[in-house]
Amino acid sequence: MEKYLKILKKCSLFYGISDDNLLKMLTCMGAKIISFDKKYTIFAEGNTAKYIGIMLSGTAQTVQMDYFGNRSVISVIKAPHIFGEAFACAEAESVPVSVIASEPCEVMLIDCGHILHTCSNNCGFHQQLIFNLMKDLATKNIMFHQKIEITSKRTTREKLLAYLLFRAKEQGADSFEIPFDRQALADYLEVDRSGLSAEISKLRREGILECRKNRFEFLTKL
Amino acid sequence: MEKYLKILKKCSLFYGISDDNLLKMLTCMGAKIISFDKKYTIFAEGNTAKYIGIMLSGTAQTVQMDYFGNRSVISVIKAPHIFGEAFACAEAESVPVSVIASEPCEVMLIDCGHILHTCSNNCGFHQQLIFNLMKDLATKNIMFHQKIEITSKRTTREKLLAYLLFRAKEQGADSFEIPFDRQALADYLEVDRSGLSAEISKLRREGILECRKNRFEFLTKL
DNA sequence: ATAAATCTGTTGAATTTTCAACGAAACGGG
DNA sequence: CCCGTTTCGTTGAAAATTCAACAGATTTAT
Repeated sequence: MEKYLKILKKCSLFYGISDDNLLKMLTCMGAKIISFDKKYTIFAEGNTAKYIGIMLSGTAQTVQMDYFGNRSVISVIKAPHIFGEAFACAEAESVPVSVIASEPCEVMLIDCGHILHTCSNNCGFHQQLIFNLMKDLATKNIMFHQKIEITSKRTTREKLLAYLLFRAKEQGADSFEIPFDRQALADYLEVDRSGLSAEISKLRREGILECRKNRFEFLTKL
Repeated sequence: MEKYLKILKKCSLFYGISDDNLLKMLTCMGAKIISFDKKYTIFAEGNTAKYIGIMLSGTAQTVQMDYFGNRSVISVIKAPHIFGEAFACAEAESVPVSVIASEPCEVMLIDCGHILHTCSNNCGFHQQLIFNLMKDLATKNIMFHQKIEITSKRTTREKLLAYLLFRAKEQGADSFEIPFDRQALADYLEVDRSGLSAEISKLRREGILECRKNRFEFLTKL
């Protein structure tokens, strides 16, 4: 287990827990490490979600089948990401996705029940673990909610402005940076890249904002 | 406190906790009940998120200001909804929204720290409470994620089919119901209602699906 | 420093969405 | 059963998005 300490410590789930306690805790919770070859199924659709997964090495994909069996890749999982936590915590009776190794990988599996139900001695680091898991879910909630708010606007211009206004407010400054290049921003906003570029140019010509690469600046009140 | 028992028991946060334990627990956690007149601020933007709110009666709105001070209503809160839980659990240093009473209302406030840090006697119902809160966040995560997946499709047709395929799969049947009328479905999919109606008609003419009010049925493999 | 690769802005045509308006159908009371 | 109200489907015109293609700018590797 020790050889995985370095990667485990990068995992938000274990924030603020000392090496010693982490190792003790993993044993106490019966954490298992399993290796999967390429194409092997880590979590199978339709099962109940019992385990939280932690990717230690390699890569996997979240795969979804629709009603007619059309397959689509929802997300890519690399170390040190955790996965399956929402389904496990929601006690989903049947998860709608599979997680499949896209290259050989090592995964730590922890029974979610062992996380949620603190052991009888009510140890402080176990509380920290619950706290971390809760924070992880809550943070994702906020991010999802913000994305929905932004992408629910109907036009590219509105989406872009909504996004930039969030970032400006967040950084509390007239001039601010965004963590995306044009293509990534277009993907986030769910619009066409060229249309996005055109809209940025238009806002520039109108004197509303200025931009150089990832740095934007509002010039006027809307 | 007893007079609010009926409404509190409807709150998912307290699922599976007996009346006795619930009342004891609320006292133990220092839950406060506060009344707000119309237009009063329950949570103010910019503060740290310390409390989880439970609406006991009346109505409030989640309000957001953008960088330039333009105000928009994000959501409406009625009993027995809880609110602020994501910000509190994520330990947001500064919440980006205000919650403002839109009619006189009564709100229960619980310090989130008192929920997350179990009391020294490690009582079982406190674990249940943590469990419920986690489940609430996780369930919302799954719902948000699904909505993002559906609305990230680019055309009305794709959005509609993605949504219907989810519902069909969920109900495991050729014929299935949806919980929306046309306008609500259009809002969920973030498309125009008339365009949605047109698309449904088109799918009908193409022999792909049949529908009568809220009941849909796929006729062919895509 | 140069070449290759990637990113970005522009354009115009084709497709799609939105918007407004209207009538038919469904619903709920009285 | 009739009437008022809401929901639903249709239509055509206006607006916006997507798509493909390309050239200039920027970055990376050698």
